[in-house]
Amino acid sequence: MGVKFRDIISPESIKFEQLESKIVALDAANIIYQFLSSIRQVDGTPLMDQNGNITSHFSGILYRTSSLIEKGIRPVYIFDGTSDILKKGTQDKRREVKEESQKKMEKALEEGRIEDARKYAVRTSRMSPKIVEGSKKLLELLGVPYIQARGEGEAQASYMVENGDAWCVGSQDYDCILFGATKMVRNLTITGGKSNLELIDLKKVLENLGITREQLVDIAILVGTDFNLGVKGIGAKTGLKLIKEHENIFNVINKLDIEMEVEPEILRNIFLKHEVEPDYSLKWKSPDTEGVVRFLCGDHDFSEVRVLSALDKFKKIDNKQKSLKDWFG
DNA sequence: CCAGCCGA
DNA sequence: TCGGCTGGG
Repeated sequence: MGVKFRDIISPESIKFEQLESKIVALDAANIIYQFLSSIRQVDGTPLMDQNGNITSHFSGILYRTSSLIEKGIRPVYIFDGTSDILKKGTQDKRREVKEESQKKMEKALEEGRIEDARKYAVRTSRMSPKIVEGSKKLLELLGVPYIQARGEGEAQASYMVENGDAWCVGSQDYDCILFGATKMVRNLTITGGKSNLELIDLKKVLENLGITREQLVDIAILVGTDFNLGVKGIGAKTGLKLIKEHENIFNVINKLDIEMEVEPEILRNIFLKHEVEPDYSLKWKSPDTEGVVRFLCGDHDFSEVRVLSALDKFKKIDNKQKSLKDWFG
């Protein structure tokens, strides 16, 4: 989901060349969820191996990672640790929606309404522990580093950017700038050579809006985040206006006599004082070709020709890159 | 979502 | 050579 900030943030359009040789911290949950919901057949069925295991995310990770590496980008995937207790509320609601969508999908499928079936199927996507474990296994075989966050993956990724260990966070959700990522990119996809890359620079965003990060967080709390519903009737634009007018969320609440379902101070702390994993290392290795083939083709029925040609993209860098030590430890 | 093919 | 479409597992 993420905070709905589109109305107050104008991203810069950039090209892939500007990401060359840069480290991009990818929000694994965000990216894998995208794969699970979009890599599907016409009727909405995800890709599966003969044993019925979902494989959409493997396809996504393989092709996305190889394309990024081919473009000279160094990806690192950041996985969520334990999520905040407050998030459980929104998670429960999502589970309900998913269960309902599952029923609607089955009915649509029975009645031959293919487009409807797909529509509902997309909403059933879930990040099970099995999906997470499989994704980590594949990344290990590909020689691409991943980091296990203590809390929110986006918070960890943002910390790494703030710390100078990564150039930007790659995610669709604006939440990373709340967590303090100085730079984030959206639409990190590569369809048909065309791209629609968006760069969001936190410093510029704050300058343009004429506010501080604390105030940006306050706006988010009014609008609604993954941790609270927000105030009915307040969107990004109204939120911005109110916070600029009254300086902070406490004044807004007092002046407008608003009741918050969660203490703003608690929400502020989630974004401003979160726990991170300070001990991590980033190392890219050559992919274990045999291992990848055994895993994807042997265990999960991928075509060997396709897998090998994706792995070829890792080698191109191998030849192009002068200082291999930067790349492969 | 991405790769590969096909027709213009 | 490129946009559109299909199949991938």
